[in-house]
Amino acid sequence: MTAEPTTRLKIMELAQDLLRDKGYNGFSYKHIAEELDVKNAAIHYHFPSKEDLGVAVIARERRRFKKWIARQSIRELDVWGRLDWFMSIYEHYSNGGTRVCYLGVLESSFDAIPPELQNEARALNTEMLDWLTELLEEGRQQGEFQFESDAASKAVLVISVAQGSLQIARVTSSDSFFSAVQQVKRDLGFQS
Amino acid sequence: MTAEPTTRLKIMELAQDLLRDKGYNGFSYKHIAEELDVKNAAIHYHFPSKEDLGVAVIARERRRFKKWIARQSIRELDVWGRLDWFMSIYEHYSNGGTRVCYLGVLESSFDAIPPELQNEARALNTEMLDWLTELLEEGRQQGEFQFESDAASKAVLVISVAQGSLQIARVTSSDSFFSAVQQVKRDLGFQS
DNA sequence: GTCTATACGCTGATAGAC
DNA sequence: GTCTATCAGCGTATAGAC
Repeated sequence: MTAEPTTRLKIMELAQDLLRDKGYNGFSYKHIAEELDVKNAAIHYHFPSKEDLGVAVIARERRRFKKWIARQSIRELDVWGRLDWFMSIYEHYSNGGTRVCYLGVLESSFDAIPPELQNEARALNTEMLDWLTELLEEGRQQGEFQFESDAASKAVLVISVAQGSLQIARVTSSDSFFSAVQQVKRDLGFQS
Repeated sequence: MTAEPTTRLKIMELAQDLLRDKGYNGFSYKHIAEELDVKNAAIHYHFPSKEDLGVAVIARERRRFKKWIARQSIRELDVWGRLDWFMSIYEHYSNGGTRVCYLGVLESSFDAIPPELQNEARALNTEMLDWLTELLEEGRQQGEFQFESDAASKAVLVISVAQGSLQIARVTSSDSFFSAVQQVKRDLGFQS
């Protein structure tokens, strides 16, 4: 676990942004090279193939998510606090309405991304869904959340809303994301 | 309004499928040419640029939507029936869990699609949102739908759920879409 | 309306010098 | 770790014959 060199990090950072703005097939090594003022070949040194780069970006996000949910400061929050934290991930993704979440992007062009990237997307999706399912179940047992369906279905619903409203916000430049989050919370029984 | 020649139609049909499977930047004229066993140039005859093709596909979908909502058989449905009809559009999009909806696809790579296609996507989004907003408002006034937010926000929520759950269904190969639709209906006050 | 032929920049990618 | 040089193939697109 040595400190990663700056160029490698910069590439990943930019690739992450480009992925959310343009989709996997919407950006190229040339875009990255020009923006970072390095040569095409330098990127290939760090990430031999574009698939490697894509996988690295999503795999890092998976590691981050795992680290976050293991953190004491998250675990000690009550169920509403954890729900808010989860939604804040999407809010952070959104970048003020200009960006959407990775999963929606990758899922939307699923048949046009490399196999390993498909696997990463699937894995991140599953991990987020599983965590949220557990949270919803716990909240219901505590009497904090009210819903009728099974927790897994509710988790899909909540993530769908976050993902979808972010996408809609992008073209309508409205605050649809925040309004959607509020509605989800109210639906779960939040008293404002 | 003459009958469109078959090749032109076939191209649009295939482009529509490819768009939903792979995204706008995930397919090429070559894909279409090989699949339809015509030459690259033949496609350029019908659609001089790829942007033209993309716009044609979405513009047709806009026309269809307009025609549908103007149809007597739709207009005479009660509000629940119209909601079901609206959701069935997404169900039809889904193609049994393998496909997602245009709007999510285009929104997810919004910065990497041509300007005119951005405009079409925005327009279709607005038209669907407006129609659904009116429906929700009407249903509430009739006492059929129960919700607290303004109808426009609720419309965003409903479309977000449809769009998002279709995307999730694609990678989890679950029936998340149907479960999501059920939850939305229950949320609006549907008694099963 | 469809074809052949062709243009030409961009794409992801490699070899080898520094 | 980054560079120059170079690659083959793909991308969209056009001109002109049939």
